[in-house]
Amino acid sequence: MAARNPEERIYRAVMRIPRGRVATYGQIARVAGMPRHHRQVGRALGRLIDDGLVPWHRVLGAGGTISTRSADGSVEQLQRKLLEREGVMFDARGRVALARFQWKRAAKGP
DNA sequence: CTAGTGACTGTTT
DNA sequence: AAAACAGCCACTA
Repeated sequence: MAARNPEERIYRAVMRIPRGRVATYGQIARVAGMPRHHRQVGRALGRLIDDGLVPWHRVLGAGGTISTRSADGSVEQLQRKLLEREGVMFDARGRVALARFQWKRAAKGP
């Protein structure tokens, strides 16, 4: 059962992120089957309306950084708050410790 | 049709 | 460490 369009694949991939875990744009793109389409991930999530179905707050930039999308950074704070509520910790630099919280896809042997 | 832009990433200077 | 370059896709003017 393959997704029909890229957007749906992206949403699916994001929804697969377990609670208390995070993933990067590149990782989502990879999981969605588009290893070099990380930009489309961000674009798709930007179009997405937060209806509570897609945990957009679990998607971070490379290295566990939160991407800037609002001038005052209010959305960033919300995202950080949501993540902390799930038990995700940030370091002094404002980045997530990916070594601890990055979502690791279940290794499935071929 | 072309050109510009964007929740990005990885490699090279 | 920071900046520049290249790569990919969708939407808008």
